[in-house]
Amino acid sequence: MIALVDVNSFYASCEQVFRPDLRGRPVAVLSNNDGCVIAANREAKTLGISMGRPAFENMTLMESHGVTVFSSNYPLYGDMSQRVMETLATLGASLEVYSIDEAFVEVPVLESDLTAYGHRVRERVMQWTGLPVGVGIAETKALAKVANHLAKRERDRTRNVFVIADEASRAAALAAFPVEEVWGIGRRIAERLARHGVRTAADFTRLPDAWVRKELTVVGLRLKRELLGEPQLALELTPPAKQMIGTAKSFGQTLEDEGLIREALAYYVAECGEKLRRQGSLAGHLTVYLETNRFREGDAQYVNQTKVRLPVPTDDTLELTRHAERGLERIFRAGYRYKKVGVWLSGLVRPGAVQQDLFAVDPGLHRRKVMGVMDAVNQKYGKAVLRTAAAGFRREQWKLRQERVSPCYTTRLEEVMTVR
DNA sequence: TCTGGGGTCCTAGGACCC
DNA sequence: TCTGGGGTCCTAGGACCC
Repeated sequence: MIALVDVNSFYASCEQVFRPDLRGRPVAVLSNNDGCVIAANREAKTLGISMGRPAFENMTLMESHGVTVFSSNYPLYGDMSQRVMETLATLGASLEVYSIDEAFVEVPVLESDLTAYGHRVRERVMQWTGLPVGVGIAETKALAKVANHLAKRERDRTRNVFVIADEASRAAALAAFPVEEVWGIGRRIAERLARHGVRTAADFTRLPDAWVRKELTVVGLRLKRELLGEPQLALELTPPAKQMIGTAKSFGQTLEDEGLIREALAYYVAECGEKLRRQGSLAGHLTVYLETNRFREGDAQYVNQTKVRLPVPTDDTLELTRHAERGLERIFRAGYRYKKVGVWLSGLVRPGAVQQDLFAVDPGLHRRKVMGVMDAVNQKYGKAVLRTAAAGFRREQWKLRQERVSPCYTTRLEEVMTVR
C-alpha cells in the first residue's frame, strides 16, 4: 500500500510554526516578487482569498480581515521540507519525495491497521516538525492522491487520514470524486471529458481503453488503470538527474537597459551553473528567454527565445555566461520595457559521455578549481558572495521585490530565534 | 502601480540516414 | 511514366504537476 503524505497549506504552515501568535489566524504567502497569492491557510481561504490571483486584487480583503501576509521564504520552506522527509523516512518502508511538501510512502507490509498507521504518521510529523499533514492510503499512487484529497475534507485536522483499502471503498470514493480533481487531469482535459459526459473519476474509469489511448495518450491510459487499482507507476526512490535546469525571474521593475538585463542574466546563469555542478552534469545547450510585461496592455509586447549549442558540454559558469550573453544579444531589441529574463540549460550529460571538439579549448583544471572555490565560498558565506564580474553590482535595480519576508529561522545563524 | 517559478512527459512532423 | 521501407534524432508545442 502507498500513503501520500502532504503538508496542509505548506508555506503558510511553515510561517506559523515560528509564529505561535498566528495559530488559528489567517495567513497568506505571496509568490516571488510579491506577485500572486500562492498559499493560504484554511482561515484565509474561508475569507475568500483567491489562490493564484494577484496580490493587489486580494490586498483590500486581506487588510480588512487582518490576514498576515508573507513574501516567499524558500530557504525556510526547503529546510522544513527536508525535516518532514527525514521524519517520513523513519516511518515508511521506502519513500519518494514527490514535491517540496509531498511524499509517497510505502507502507510497511506488517502494518495491519492502515488508519492507525496514518495517524501515527500525522502525529510524528507534527511532533518532530510542528507541521500538520494529511495522509491518503491506497493501492496505487493515483488512488492515494484521491484518498489524500478526501482526508483533507475533514475539518478536524486530527482526522486528516483516509484509507481506500477494498473494492467497496474504492468504488464509493471514485463515484463521488470530480474528475477534474484527479491527479493528471488538468483544465484542458477536464473540458474535453465534460463534453463526453465524464464528470466523476468513476465515469472516467468506464471509458473504453481505445478512446482513452487515442485522446489522452498512454498517460491517460496509465491513469485509468491506476484508478482501477492496478499499479502503473512505481515509486521513484532515488530522484533521477534533472534533464533541464533553469532560472527565469521577473524583475522588481521593468527594465529597458540591455546592460542591466545582461547582469541579471549572468546572475541567473551562475545559479544554474551551481545547480548543474551539484548534480554533476554538463550542459550541451543553453536557451535564453526574454519577455515584456504581458499584462500591460498599453505597452508594446515582445517575447523571444534563442537556443545556443555549446561547442563542448560544460559546467563552467564563465563559459556558460559567455554563451548566454551571445544569446541575449541575438534576441534583445531596444525600445521595449522588459519584465523577465531567463536561462535554461539542457542537453545535460555526464562528464564521461562528452564528445570532444577538435577546435575547442578545454577551460582546464584551473577553471574547475575556480568553480569549486566559488561554490565552497558561497556555501559557507552566503549566496553570490563570490560571483562573476558579469553579474555586476547593480542588483538593487532588478532584484525581486520581497517586502514581507520572514527570518530564515533554521538556516541563518543570525536569524535564529532567541527564547527567554 | 502591482500579475510566480521550476520542472516533466508525450506526440507530431521534419530532416536525415542507409 | 513509374519513385520503398525502416529507421533515428531533433524540435516545437501542448498538456500536466506543485
